[in-house]
Formats: sequence, C-alpha cells, structure tokens
Amino acid sequence: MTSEESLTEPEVNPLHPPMTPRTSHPVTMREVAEGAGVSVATVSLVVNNKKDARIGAGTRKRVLDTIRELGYRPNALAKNLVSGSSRFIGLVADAIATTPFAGQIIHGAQDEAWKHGFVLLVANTEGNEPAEKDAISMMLEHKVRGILYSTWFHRPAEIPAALHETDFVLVNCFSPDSDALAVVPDEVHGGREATDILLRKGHRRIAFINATIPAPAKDGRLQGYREALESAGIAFDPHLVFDAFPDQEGGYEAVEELLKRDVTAVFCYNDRMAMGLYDGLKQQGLSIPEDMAVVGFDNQEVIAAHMRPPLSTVALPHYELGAAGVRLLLGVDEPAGSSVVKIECPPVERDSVGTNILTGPRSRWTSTT
Amino acid sequence: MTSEESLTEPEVNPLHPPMTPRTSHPVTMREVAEGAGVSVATVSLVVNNKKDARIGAGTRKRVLDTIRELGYRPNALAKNLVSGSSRFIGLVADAIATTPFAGQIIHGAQDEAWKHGFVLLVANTEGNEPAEKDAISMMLEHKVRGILYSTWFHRPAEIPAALHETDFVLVNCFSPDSDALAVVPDEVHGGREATDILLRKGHRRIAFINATIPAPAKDGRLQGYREALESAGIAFDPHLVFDAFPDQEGGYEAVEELLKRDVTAVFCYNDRMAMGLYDGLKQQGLSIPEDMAVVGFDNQEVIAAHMRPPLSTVALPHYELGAAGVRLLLGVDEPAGSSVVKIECPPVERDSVGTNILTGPRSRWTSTT
DNA sequence: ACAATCTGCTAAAACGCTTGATCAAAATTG
DNA sequence: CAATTTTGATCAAGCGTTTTAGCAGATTGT
Repeated sequence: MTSEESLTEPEVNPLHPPMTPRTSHPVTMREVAEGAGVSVATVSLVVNNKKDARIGAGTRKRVLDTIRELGYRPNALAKNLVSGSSRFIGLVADAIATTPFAGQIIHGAQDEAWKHGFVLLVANTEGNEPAEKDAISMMLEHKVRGILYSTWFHRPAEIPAALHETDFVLVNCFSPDSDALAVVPDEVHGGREATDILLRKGHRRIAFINATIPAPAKDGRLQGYREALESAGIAFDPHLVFDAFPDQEGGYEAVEELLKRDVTAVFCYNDRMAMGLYDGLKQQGLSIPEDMAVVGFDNQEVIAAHMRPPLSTVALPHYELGAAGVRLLLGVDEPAGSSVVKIECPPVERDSVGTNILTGPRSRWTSTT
Repeated sequence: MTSEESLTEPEVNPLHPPMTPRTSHPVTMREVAEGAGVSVATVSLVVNNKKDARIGAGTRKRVLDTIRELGYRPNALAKNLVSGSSRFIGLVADAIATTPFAGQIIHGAQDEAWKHGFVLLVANTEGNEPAEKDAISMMLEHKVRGILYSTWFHRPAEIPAALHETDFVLVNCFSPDSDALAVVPDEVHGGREATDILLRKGHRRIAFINATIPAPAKDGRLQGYREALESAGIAFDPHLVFDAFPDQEGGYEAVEELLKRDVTAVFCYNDRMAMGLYDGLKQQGLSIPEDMAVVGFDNQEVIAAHMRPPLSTVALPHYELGAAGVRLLLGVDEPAGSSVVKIECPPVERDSVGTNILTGPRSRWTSTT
C-alpha cells in the first residue's frame, strides 16, 4: 500500500454493501453520522425528531437518507441505558401452557403494554419456586418498569419477596395479607350474570352446582347466584345448591342429584362441568334447553361455543385482566377504593337456555355465535 | 464549601437504608465499589466471578457482603451494551390468544431459551401486517439474538422482509419459496400414528374424515393414513375417505355419511370434529367404542381428555415446536438434510378406541389419562 | 454599524458495565 | 539480596445513545 490513499475524492464513496448490511455487525449512529457528514448529536436529534432541536431541512434530509441507505436501527439497549429506565414490563405466569387462559392474559397485557410503548418479557414458572425466583431476578436485572405476577386460576397468592424490589401488580390473584395492587375477575358479578340469564328466560327454580374445591370463585359465584335470586324476588333454597367436582366427570355424575331437584334450569360452576352434564342429561333422554336450561362459567371457547346446543356461559375476562394489570402498573388506571380491582365477567348467551319459557319461542334473547 | 472535607474518617459509613433500598433508584456497581472500598473493576470481577481474575479472599468477601447489604442487582442493559449482544430471543406470534396452542409454543420456547440463558420477548400480531412490522422492528432494536416467527396453525407463510435483518426460524409454518429454517409438525407421521392406533385394535375398515379446507395437515394426514394402511397390507379404499368442515358441526353432520360406509372405526381430522361426531353417533344410539372406534387429532386437552369416553388422538407437538425452534435458532440443533425440521406427533391413547376387537376386553393398549 | 437575537450544529459528559493493559507490593527464586 | 515471578487490584477505554452547554455565523433591531 502506498501512502497516498487520499488521492480519491473525499466524497461519500459507495460505502457498505449498497443496501441491507445483513451480515455485518449492526449499523451504529456514528456510522450514520460519518456517512451524512454530521455529528452523532445531530443524528440523534433527527432520529428522535426532537421538537425544540433546530436542524436545517437539508441536513435532516441528508441524515434521513443515510439512515435508509445504511439500514440503521437505533439500539434500544443503549437508549435505555442512558435514560435509566427500560421499556420492559415483565410477566410472570405460573402456567402459560396448562391452560388456554394464560394466553389471553398475555395477549391483553401485551396489547396494552404495546400501546404505551412497552414490550413484554414473559417467563413461565410452572408454579415452581426457584424458577419463579430466577424469573423475577432476570426481570429486575433488565430493569423492567414493573412486573405482572399472574396465576392461571383466581386464587390467593403469596408475594415472592423479590417482587418488592419493583412495582408490581397481581393478576388473577390477590394477597390476603397485604394491600398489593391486584386485578381479579368479579366472581360475584359473574354469578349474578349467569343466574340472570336464566331468570330472564323466566326460570324460577334454578339449581346451582358449585365446585367441591374451595376458591374465591366458589364463594363468589354462589353469592352472585343468591343476589340474583333475591333481586328477582325469589327465595333462596339451599336444597337447590350442591357441589360436584368441577370437570366433565363431575358434571356427568351430578345429573342424578340434579334430577332429584325438580328444577327447570341449572347454573354450573364451569363449562367443563356443563359439558359433562350435557352428556348425562342426553343419556337420560332429556334435551337442552327444552327439558333443562344450562349455563356454564368461563366461556372456554373451544368447548362452549361448539357444544350442542352451544352453551350459554359467563366469560372470564382474561384479556381484560392482563390489560388492566398493565394499566394499573403504569398508573394509567387508579384503583378506586380497594387495592383489588375487580373486572366484570360478561355473559355470553347461546342456545343452551332456549327461548323464554313464558313468552314462547319468539324471545329476542336467543343468539348464536 | 471549605476545603477540608476529609476530616471525617474515611471508614465505611452506615450508608443507605440498611437493607433493600426499594424507593431509591437502583444500586449501581459504583456504589458497591465505594461501599466496599474497591474499584468498580474489582466488583465486576467478583460479580461475574471471572475464572482468571485474582481477587483476595478478603476483598471478595467484602464485596459480596456489600452487594448483599445494598441489594445490588447487575444492570443487564449495560451488560448487554458492552458485550454487543443481548440475551433476548423474540417470539412473534399471529395469535397468542385465539388458541390454546400458542401458549404451548411460547412455553416450549421460553423453557428452552431459559436453558441457554436467554429470555423471551413476545409480541402478538393478531395476523395484522403493521403490527407485525412494528413487533419485528422493536425486536431488532433490542438487538435480539434472533426471532421465532410462529403461526397458530401449520401453514405456508410469507417471510416479513425485516426478518432478514437477523437470524430467524419459522415455527409451525414454512416458506414455500425460500430455504428458511423452519420447524413444523410431521403431519404424515401423525396420520400414520392415528391410523395405527386403530389398526392395532384390529380394525380393518377405517374411515378418514378429512378437512374441507386445504392445508399441509390435510394432505399430510391423508398420506399418513394411506401409508399406515399400506404397511398393514390393507388396500386403500377412496370411498372411505371424505371431507367435512373441521369443527364440531362438521363432525356432527359427517355422521350420516360415515354410517353409509360400513366401517368399524374412524379417524377424524381433528378433535373438534370428533367431538361433534360423538354427538351424532350417540344420537343414533351408537356407542363408542363398541359400535365405532374414534380417534381425533390435535390432543386439545380441554376436550379430548374429558369426552365420554376420553378421546384417543394424536398430539400436535407445540411445546416441542417452540423448543426446537429455539435450538435451531441458537445453532444447538443442526437441521439434518432439509431446512424444514419435522417434529413427530405422538399418539395419545384413551378409551375411544376400546379394547382390541379381535382379542377381546383384556387388551393392554387401553389407557386413561 | 453594533449589539442582540436566532439558527444550525457540535463537543463532551454521562449511563452502568467489561476488559485488556498496568502497576505496586509480596513472594519466590538463584 | 537483586532479579524475577506471582498476586491483588486499579486504570481507562469503550459499548451506542441522549442531552446540556456552547459556539460560530446569519439575521434582525435601532
């Protein structure tokens, strides 16, 4: 190599593979600056087009062009470093996989986070302690804006100590002995909605098959059932309420008990139970909703919408839980009153409740999904 | 300020709120260094306990203690900045929520990523173009190690241009016109497994109700069905194969056609179809598996395991898809031969196929989940 | 015509961490 | 005991940004 390398014009040479420098290491702001013949500061100002920055039209264009030419992408890591705070929100779930529900929580959280310029960092712990600790550590190390700690079914939860090192919101669970922010489904309201569906059809004797296992849902839905009856001026008959294991088997087996009750309608603790109940009823030669109107709970799309007839139910607002969790975390929503925010469970009417038993088949309540 | 500020003893003063500095801004390495009376370099060496770094036992302990005292957490952002590469893996999904399946992909990916010290950045695009572009951009800006691009059902997919700016792997989809790395379920193998379940029970005339809509699954499963028959020395009878819409309704309505076929067993394109089929069969007074053995496909836990009787099916390996995707991305696995890796679909036997129709009720194949 | 103002841009210090080069002191050698 | 090696720890540069302060030249006001 001879010394006079600067013989060539110092004009912008056809630098880099003309477009998309895919193989090479990422293009930095400095390279853009050099390419455009300006300082990095200028590039930064253009990139973020700061309102009060005074940049000449020509320069701006030159920078923008160079950016396009080089395929520059800002480095979020560096950006976060200097700004001190990252745009991450952590989501710790105890069962991403076990259930379709978790997906909805993630979805809601991710949408809402995105809306505010944040991205989701997810970790699955499959309920195991050390994994959970690791997950939280990792998130803290990434300086997340905060953490959503979610469970796949509504329940009380212990708050992992590390969570206190950052902002956090419990999603689908709550802490009985602290006033941590939490978002949970409004079980009582849901129970009322479920019962109301049947009441609106004119049913007066409505059974409620509750779960055998203790849970906020168990108590809440029962209370909702009672409240709905009361509002309708119907006396609560304890005889119409009994327990079964909350799955298909349980529902199937509950049929015998149910038929002793002399009711025209039944509210099942969940959709799976209703699914089993369907089988049992059909086996008895009974038809739904003519012989027995049925509503479930959970709105498990895969089953509820496609049973024969499609099952009326009440939806668990998982999407909303995730979204509300993020809003609470970011302070977009303020918790009113209690630190536990309750989200309504919207009713979903399908054919399993038929038409109004009083006004006949022309009821306007029937809907198909 | 007078000049003699160093009057106070330079000994470690009781700095900071004794423990867990929750309110204040995060503790940095420099604060630890000051606290322990060493340089940041030393702290760094201790934190990462570098093998070849020579640190005195005393110093090490002092640093470690200070770290604990102050509640120091390394800043992953800064760490990544200097090292150039982040420990992120992006997961772009077209439908986190619509289906329970996506959850499994996330789960598998997250477990595997974690295993290699990576964390998952998830983004849901709900199939819409701009969201997808944004998601990918965001991931590129975070300098992810690579991106998993996943779809909720197995299908050909177009590769978003931006993906080429980093390493990526298609999950549950593939690019017909490029040799991009991809992981998909082995539909053919699955079809064979499904058919084999029935063959093992001694069935010879087996119907296959395929989907009406075109998909890799449609062709693959059919081919698997044919291969299985062939291996068993049974001639393929096109009359035994017909199409139905792949949901409960479709299955229900397919019963009529099915019963014209004079078969003892049926392989349904998916579980939902099988679910409808159950209803139809029962309504005809037929019982499963005595009058008709049934296998489905997908192993949708919510339904398959809890139908009456529990449905034999073939599982879509979503968890494995996610995990294999990550391995492929990180180069842990090398694709053998084709750039499209096929994952086996394991059979899941339940009671819907009953006992061997030839050897009677003592078959060892029956299993309950 | 000269100060005051405005315009367009740059220098340089952070941000929290890693790491190769150094360096002083202590331990080992011949 | 001087020369060498080892040990223990520090310096300082750098990762890719943002941002404050500031500087030169152009434009205005009087």
